[in-house]
Amino acid sequence: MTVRTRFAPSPTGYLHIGGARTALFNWLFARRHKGKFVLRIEDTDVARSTKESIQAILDGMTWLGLNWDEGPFFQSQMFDTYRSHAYGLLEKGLAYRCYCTPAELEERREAALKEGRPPKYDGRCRNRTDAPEAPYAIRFKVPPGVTIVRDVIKGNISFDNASIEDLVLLRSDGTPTYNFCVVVDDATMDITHVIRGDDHINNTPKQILIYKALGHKLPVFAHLPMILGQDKTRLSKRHGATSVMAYRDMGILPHALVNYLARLGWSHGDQEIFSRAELIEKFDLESVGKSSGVFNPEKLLWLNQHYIKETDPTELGGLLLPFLEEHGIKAAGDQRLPGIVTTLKERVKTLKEMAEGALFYFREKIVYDPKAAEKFLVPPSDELFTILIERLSGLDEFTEAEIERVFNAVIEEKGLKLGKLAQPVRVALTGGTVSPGIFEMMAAMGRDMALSRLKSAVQYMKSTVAG
RNA sequence: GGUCCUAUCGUCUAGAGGCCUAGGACGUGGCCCUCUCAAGGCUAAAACACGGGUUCGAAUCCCGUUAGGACCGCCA
Repeated sequence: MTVRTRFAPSPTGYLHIGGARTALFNWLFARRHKGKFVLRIEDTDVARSTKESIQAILDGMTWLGLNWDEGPFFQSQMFDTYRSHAYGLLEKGLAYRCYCTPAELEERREAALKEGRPPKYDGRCRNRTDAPEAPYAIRFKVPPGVTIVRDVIKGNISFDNASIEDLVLLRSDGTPTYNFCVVVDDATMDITHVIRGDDHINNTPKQILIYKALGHKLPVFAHLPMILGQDKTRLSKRHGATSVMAYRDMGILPHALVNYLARLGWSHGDQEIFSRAELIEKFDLESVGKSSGVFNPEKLLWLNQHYIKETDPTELGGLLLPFLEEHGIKAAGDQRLPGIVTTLKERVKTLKEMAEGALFYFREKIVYDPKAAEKFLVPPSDELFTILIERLSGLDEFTEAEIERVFNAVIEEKGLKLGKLAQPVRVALTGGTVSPGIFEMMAAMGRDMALSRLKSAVQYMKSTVAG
């Protein structure tokens, strides 16, 4: 039997971190077992579902590289199927018509709550024999007994059926409800492994009962622990960015997020870094933890930095383009890009940071940080720069090694420590005191820019001394 | 209120009764390297929620307590 998993989001918002991890684990499990990964959109709540959300979810999954083999299927297009299954159960006596109105139910619920009773449907329409000319919902007739959920992550969990109410399958307007659609779909789509958040555990016995009523074989259930925010409550907007796309916009690499999410709730010994292939090879439900975990952005950043260092400079240059664009810089054809990226990739945590660090390579004119200029763009830097300009102009090859030789020669002749020369040059070339190493940086920016900036600095010093 | 889940450093986790003086990673402190900032190397502090059992022996098994969390709709 081939493994079939599914991700079934409801399109009422963006793809968030929790959903992404659920999708990832389903995808990983399907890939691991050479099975199929199905995408199903649970849009039975027509009022809350939006086209934008559907697109956002698809975009998020695509960005993460979680490709699906079948779908997306839409529950809103399968209402007839649910309806016929509901009436099938009705005919078999496994469900019944309920004529209670929502208003009545609400009233009774409040009364029950007030008296401290569980707000459960009392089953008053269960044995009704009359059939009034009135709208009705179809309710499932929960049988007596005990239902055991066999969960590969949590173990066996047993529920007394008495605690489960006769849930509505079909609303009085004819639309199906969540718990019913899920079962009909998972059954008809031959889903073998239902991997989802553990907030669904309490729904599972209901669903198992429906599976049985429908005469379908049960899938394997695996309930993943929740992802929490720093304060240990369910991750939400107030914990900062929770949408997957927000991380893309921050300059997080998709695989960094994938690696991070995989390790949140799952582990493989002490290993932290996993390639996509390794994840597929090593992922297993048995090593998924039982307890919920706190989302830690710092660790994500660390992983991102790791993957930035690992990524090929040319590829990284391409990924950086949109972030430079945000600063009004169009660097698409710039041959220096891979070199520039190389000077930056060891010192940033995100692509956004990298773009910010790269600005000085592209600006027409740089602006000196006042404090830096005051401290470093002063004599004898003007003389030293003049010497540098002359020697650098004479270089056959403007490479990191050649530039370093020039610098070493100059400091030796003048009896200086490298820092005494490097810092002023850094200010002259970048405007500030923090940058990549000067030799690699000069090579990356190119001779023309390096020399013109040194000359500007000399001019600047002349003018300040004169003034 | 009812049902259910969970509990190892601040955080993610390893740990399947003796390999545990509890390991790794992020973060934090220190040192080294060094042209700035990083990166890198070394290093330090830091945890088995509590109480009872079971056992020769418990982080690991059982029970209870406590604390978190989820769910209880004609939402999904």
